[in-house]
Amino acid sequence: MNKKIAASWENVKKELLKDSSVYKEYKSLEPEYIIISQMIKIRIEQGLTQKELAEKIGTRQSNISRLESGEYNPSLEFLKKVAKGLNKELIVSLS
Amino acid sequence: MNKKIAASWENVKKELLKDSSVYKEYKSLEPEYIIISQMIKIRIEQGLTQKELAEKIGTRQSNISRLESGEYNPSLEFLKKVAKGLNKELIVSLS
DNA sequence: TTAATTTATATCATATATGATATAATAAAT
DNA sequence: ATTTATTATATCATATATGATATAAATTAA
Repeated sequence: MNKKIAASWENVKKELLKDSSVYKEYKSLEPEYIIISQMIKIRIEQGLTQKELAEKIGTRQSNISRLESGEYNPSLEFLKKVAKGLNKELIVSLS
Repeated sequence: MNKKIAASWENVKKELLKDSSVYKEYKSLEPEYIIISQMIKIRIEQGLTQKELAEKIGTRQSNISRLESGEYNPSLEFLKKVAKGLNKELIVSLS
């Protein structure tokens, strides 16, 4: 993943944690950041820690952190698993 | 990818080629099949061959075929590339 | 029917995603 | 301030995605 984008993504995540209402400002970002924003937001809303989410889908906390870091190119299957752990469905479409 | 699902997917693709109006019947399928349906549909609508699409995004015909086969777990980046080759944007979201 | 085009399948090499462990950094709680 | 909990980062092993080539199968054109 692009280092520069990932760097600015760090700020996005910070804001996300401070105040999740800033979320909508980032709608215009790349799809991977949008989906990750949503996932972080929903995880926090549901009061889940990375560790808890990880256990629900049979992986480890560090792997969730890696996903949420944005410096990553996840597969559809992995995103599906995480979505399921959040009791959501993954939607993928064009334009 | 699951072999059985992939097998029935073969039929979906057949129908898709015969009559793209059947497309909406498959909305209830898994996200990867939905996005692939869309991609095939749009590629055909735009009169592109797999080879042409492949060249637009710097890959090979066989790799496009593999993606369209459904027996595959593509990464977000790869889907983004293909979407771009179809002059579309990839949308990924939850529920 | 034959030739040409398009798509599917098999396979290999390489890059990278994923699972995992360990530990550092940060934040929260007491 | 000191634990305790949470998240981030580094790293390794392994599985798998991706690019590529070759070729078969299927479809279309002539």
